[in-house]
Amino acid sequence: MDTSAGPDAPGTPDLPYDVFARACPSRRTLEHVTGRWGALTLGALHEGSLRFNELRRRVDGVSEKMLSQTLHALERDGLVHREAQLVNPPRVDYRLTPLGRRITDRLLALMTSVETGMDEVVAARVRYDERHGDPVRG
Amino acid sequence: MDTSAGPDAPGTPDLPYDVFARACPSRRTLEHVTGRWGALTLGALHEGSLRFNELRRRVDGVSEKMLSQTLHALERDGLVHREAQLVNPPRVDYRLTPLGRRITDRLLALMTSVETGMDEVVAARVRYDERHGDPVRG
DNA sequence: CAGCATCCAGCTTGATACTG
DNA sequence: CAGTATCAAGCTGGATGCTG
Repeated sequence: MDTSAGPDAPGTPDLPYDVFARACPSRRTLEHVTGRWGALTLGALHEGSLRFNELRRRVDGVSEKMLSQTLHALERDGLVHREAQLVNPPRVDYRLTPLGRRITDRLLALMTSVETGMDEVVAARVRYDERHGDPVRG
Repeated sequence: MDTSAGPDAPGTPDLPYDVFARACPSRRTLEHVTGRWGALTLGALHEGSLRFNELRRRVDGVSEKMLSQTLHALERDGLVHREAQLVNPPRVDYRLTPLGRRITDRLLALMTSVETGMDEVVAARVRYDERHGDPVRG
């Protein structure tokens, strides 16, 4: 089943990058992609190109600062393309790059599987909180 | 193309949960799954059952406290099963639940796609840093 | 509209020490 | 081994004010 050998976990392809390694740059990128705002921003952009304030409304709860920061990180990683038109009022569109789309496809599959499993999650939480006399957790 | 209508984004199935909504509990669960340590912990457990300190070594850089906290959250969400044997020295095994496995399958697909795209990401960063005179970013 | 700069509260995190 | 308790520090992120 596993014809390769290397620094990666058994069963995974032998890539030069390994998110499990603390020093690997892929770890930072994974954090940008899966971070609280990164994931939602990418997910929102999956539908198509959006402007800054459209994104802000779409990603419920994000602040201007965090959205700006998130977009910079994603743009730098080559996942999001920023296109500014020199008009007044200013118009800037953000959209996924091909790489961003490949990654976001997987990300959305993950998000959907979480949403799909939520009934089970909620039930599990009730059971857990019953067994432990526990007050409040995230 | 889209036979449903509801609070979700166009094109997505009409589930009762929506990660894009600030108040939806699925958002918390998504954060547990994609969080810095949650993702790596689930990924490590995908291979099979692991003990606490095995996990610690596998998830490079995680502290005892963070691993403990992460495992509690994932256990409460019903993604990880904890099995303690009353022996001396104590032995506790963690493994994915069926729900946890379904979600982790998607998570690993995402992680792999990030690793696979890293050459492109690194190249994009170089280009970005050239265009902007920027010193250091994450 | 599309941001950047600053301030600062508080949550997250990592060490460290200790328990069963 | 498998954790819990405590504490300091630093980073995250929200609010505010301003620019082009």
